[in-house]
Amino acid sequence: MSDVSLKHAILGFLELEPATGYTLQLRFDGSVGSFWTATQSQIYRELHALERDRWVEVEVVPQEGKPPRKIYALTSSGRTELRRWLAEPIGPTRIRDPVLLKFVFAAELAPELLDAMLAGYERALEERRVEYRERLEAKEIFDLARSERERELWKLSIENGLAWCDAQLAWAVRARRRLARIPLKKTRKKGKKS
Amino acid sequence: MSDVSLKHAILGFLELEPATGYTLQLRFDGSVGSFWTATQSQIYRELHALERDRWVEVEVVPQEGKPPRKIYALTSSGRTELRRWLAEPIGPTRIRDPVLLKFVFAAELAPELLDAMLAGYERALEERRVEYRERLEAKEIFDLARSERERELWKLSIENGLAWCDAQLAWAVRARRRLARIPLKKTRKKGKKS
DNA sequence: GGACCCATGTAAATAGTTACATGATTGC
DNA sequence: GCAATCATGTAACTATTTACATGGGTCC
Repeated sequence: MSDVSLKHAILGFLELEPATGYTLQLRFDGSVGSFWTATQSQIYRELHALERDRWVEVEVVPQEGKPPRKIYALTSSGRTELRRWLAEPIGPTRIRDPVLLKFVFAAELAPELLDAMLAGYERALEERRVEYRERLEAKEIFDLARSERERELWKLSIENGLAWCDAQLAWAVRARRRLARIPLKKTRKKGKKS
Repeated sequence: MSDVSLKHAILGFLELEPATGYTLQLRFDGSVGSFWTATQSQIYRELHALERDRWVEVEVVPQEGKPPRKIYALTSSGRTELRRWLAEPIGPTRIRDPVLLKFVFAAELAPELLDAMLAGYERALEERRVEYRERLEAKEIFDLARSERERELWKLSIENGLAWCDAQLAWAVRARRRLARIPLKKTRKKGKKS
């Protein structure tokens, strides 16, 4: 029960206001999407688990024709659990980055291919930076905030993503420069020894 | 079959030299550990799967008393698969960071607690930076490299981790400063309206 | 005698992704 | 008529973590 973040993220959103699984999904995509994602299957599964554990409770609002809206809200023990989780200390994340994994094994790849891959990586990072910048400007996200402090936290979380992009971009540029500098030995698979 | 990185990381290590599950684990911890981890359960399971798919083959070296060493090596189709994976383009990773998740929900947390948490985060990041720096100096990692180019790739991968630490540290410092600046409203849960 | 290294694994739980299935309403 | 939005979910698979189990050898 140490970190288990998805459960607690849901509790966190429900503290802001009660919501359905569907709107929770929109929250994930729209606000914490830059550093945490969740699919609907996950959200519905976790909501059921949270209900079983009495951390949330559900109010079913029937609708004609449509499936009923199930509005989930925090219970008091859910609120307690959220606070407990928030106060828990946390160490830096072990990042898990397939880009770097591919990179370390890329020695055998043709230099032009690797360079092109890094160039593509740069382009993708730039696009993502734009996306994050737009998110910083997006009023509708910050409207939910209940205080200046909360708004600042949300901004900072997006700025973190921006800082990540910048760091990665700078790294990619440096990597390309350094790799370009290395003299290429002609590969002679079956040549004689010098 | 698009990315599935663990399988390919194992193929990548085995291309450097044949190895047992145990030594693969040491490689993971010792060289790519800063951006990819694997537990022994995962490694042994994947080795079995790779063997089933004929991407690796095993030579069993019996030992007296001890369990036999199972030395895994790439097959030629494994080598082909590794090359295919390497040449595949890749987009930037979706980072998934519990630290930030906690951070966005921390508005209700007492300001001193949040500040202390960020201070702790800074300390942990500094420790990790030292760890990465040591890794950059570690000869035994780079001895396996087969070329100047490969050595450079490995260095750059560690430098990426270092850059991440630096970016996170700078962010944490900024976050604390910005949060300290916000005037605190006294919370009056049951006070009368002004 | 106990801890750590080498070396193998299994079991079970949790977390995450992808694909499928239903069905009304609204806008192009 | 088709796609998107609102709203629910299930099934199957893949990935990851944690804990357990075995057993000799070496070092303090």
